Amino acid sequence: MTEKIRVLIADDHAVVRQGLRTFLQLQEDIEVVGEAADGAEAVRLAGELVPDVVVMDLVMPVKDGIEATREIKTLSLTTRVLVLTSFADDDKVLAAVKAGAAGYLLKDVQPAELGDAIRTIYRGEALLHPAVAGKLMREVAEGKRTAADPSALTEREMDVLRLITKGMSNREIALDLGVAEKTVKTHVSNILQKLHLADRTQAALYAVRQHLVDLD
Amino acid sequence: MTEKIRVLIADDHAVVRQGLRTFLQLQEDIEVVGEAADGAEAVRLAGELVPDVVVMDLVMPVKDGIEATREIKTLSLTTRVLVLTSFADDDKVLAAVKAGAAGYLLKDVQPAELGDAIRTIYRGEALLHPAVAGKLMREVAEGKRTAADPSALTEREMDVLRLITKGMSNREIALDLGVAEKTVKTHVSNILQKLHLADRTQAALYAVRQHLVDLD
DNA sequence: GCAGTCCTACGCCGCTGGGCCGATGCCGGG
DNA sequence: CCCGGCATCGGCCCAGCGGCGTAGGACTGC
Repeated sequence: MTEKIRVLIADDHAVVRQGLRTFLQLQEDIEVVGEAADGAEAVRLAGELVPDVVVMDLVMPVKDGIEATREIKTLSLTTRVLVLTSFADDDKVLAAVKAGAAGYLLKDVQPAELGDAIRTIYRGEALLHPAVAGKLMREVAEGKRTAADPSALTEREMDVLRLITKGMSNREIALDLGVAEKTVKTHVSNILQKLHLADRTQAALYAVRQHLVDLD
Repeated sequence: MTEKIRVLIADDHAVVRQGLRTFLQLQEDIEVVGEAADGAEAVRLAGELVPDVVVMDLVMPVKDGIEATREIKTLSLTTRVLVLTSFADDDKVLAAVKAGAAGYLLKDVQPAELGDAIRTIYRGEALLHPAVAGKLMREVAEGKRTAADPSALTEREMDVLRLITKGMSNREIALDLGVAEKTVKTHVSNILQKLHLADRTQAALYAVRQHLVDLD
């Protein structure tokens, strides 16, 4: 080999970053050129360092992995993003692929596989975790009739959704946001329509499962 | 030092295990004696290996970290459990401490701190992540007036709660269970009263956060 | 300037959700 | 044998929820 594969690690957990760095450094053809603790930092460092591969967690503060991936792909088309996360949600996979991720692995992969995955991605091949590949196929085959897309929510709607996941009523949300209860109801209706859900309980569960909100 | 601190790692993500092991091995006074990928395996290995410290994730398949901690403490009182997880839920911290955990760290700790934490735990001192220490204090100071106890729910009530977390309405739940809608409403009322909650949305969120149900 | 989007807000209305009181049958413990 | 918990339902009530239609003001892009 002539040049090492330059890798940027983006994960909000220092322990995970440390583990990935330590392990990847053991690979002779891989060089870790940087670490980012949130999505915004990942985008910034990707612009500076122009790595070959970004190993990206999806759940991160400031800016999530999906958005970070999207922005990185606008900065450099040659930089490939390998999503490494804990969740196999259909929508997350689809969103990640749409955003331009070249690979999607679950954190239960054997560390040895990770090295192979990075090399695969580097060669320009796509790569999907077996457990999510099937889901994606079905998704595409079904023509995405369940095209619920959280990114379609406006900021205000996200505010309302977050408060719904706190178990608050429309009135409480209205007080909290300083608007009329009717306004909140309008937002809630729009949320339910956009996500194809029946009521606020389903919305709360959807938000939690899709990790659109924190579990605190 | 005379003897190395014998550590058992319990986490369902191979990447995290690998990272922790690699890092901890670099500490001269620490020896990783085993890895477990789920709660049940953690309990079994803790019984076999009798480690000094178990680094335990809370979210694991088969048996969660709380239950595993409880069982390990019944096996060996000298084995100390250090909970290392992503969540700072008040209830989780409290539950972990009640189960016998000697320490509670969030995964955002610096790796270097982790070594110190293990040594602290080993010396028999308690250790709480700053972000959760305050919460726990408040919890205790308030005399746990929110003494909501999920174990107080009857089997049937758990059935109903599970279906609520599927986003089902009372009518749908009634059809599913083959009972009258009124019966379901009675169960729901009892659930809300026992858990000190206001409505089904809060109940659904409570169940998910307490991991009384799966996040499938 | 004008179309499009978003946030704001109103009224009307039907259905759901949950509280309160009461009732029945079953079953296990004292 | 009786008491208490549990599961099952009934009626009654009404506040909250969510759909539908409408609409003005702010801001953006063309």
